[in-house]
Amino acid sequence: MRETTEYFTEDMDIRQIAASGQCFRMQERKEGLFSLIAGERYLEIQCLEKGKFIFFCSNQEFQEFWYNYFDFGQDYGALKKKVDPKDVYLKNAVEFGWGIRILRQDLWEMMITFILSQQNNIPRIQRCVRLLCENYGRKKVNFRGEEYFSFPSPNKLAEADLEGLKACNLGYRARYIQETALAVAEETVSLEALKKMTYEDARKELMKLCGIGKKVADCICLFALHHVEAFPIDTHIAQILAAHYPDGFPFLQYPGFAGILQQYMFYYDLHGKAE
DNA sequence: GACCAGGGCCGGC
DNA sequence: GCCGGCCCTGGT
Repeated sequence: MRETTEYFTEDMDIRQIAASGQCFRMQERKEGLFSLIAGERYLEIQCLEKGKFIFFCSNQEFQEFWYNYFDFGQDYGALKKKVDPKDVYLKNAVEFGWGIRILRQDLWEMMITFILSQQNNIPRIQRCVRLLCENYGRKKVNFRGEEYFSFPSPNKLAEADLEGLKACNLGYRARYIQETALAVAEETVSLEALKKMTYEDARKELMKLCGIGKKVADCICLFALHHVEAFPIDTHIAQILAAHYPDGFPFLQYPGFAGILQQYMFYYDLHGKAE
């Protein structure tokens, strides 16, 4: 009998998270059943009814890894209540994407993934990541006996030639991936050091790498290092700011967690087009 | 089929 | 600091 772990939270919708553009290896296998590959791990989650989830892993693995991965230590309900009720746009965005959480994903994986994300669309980003894993990751087998591929290590990508990377459909980003992989493999930039830095220091350090500018650095800070004050400004957010916050976003009202609100706004802009 | 934009950044000025 | 250019794909 396969081990499972039940968890209850009203502040999570896996479908929304999968479509939120923060992770690109989560998909719905069938109605309410999601699979996810993170680093070396494979997980499935079943949503039984609103708020009730079955994790297909042992209680130990849940406690040791997935609890933190899904940021269950954070009360998103309390956070959402802090939204200024007079801010109608933000209120609507949070209501629409109520089940979004900020996952605590692997640093290296997010560095590569968000280098790929630039000037790119979500279906193609997913394909790029999948091809990178299939070509350079390790082949593994999930509990169903199906094969899947782990995310490739820095050394593995540092050894890759440009041709091989371009075959993963990366386009001009292939060079960025190669140079960043080399810098990390040679420890010009240290992943472990990055994990200990403040937001400002980590952002600055990340931007030394080829293919990482302000926006990508902020995504890495937000989705891997969990510096939730990071507020990535991409084309969508720039348009939202211009339309709804001509005097600037009220960062002072949301000290230290504006990045979480950014994610609701981004998702609302992508999927909430009621016009 | 054309054309635009996509979770932007690099390199040359 | 300011552009032009960039691989390729989805959407219109």
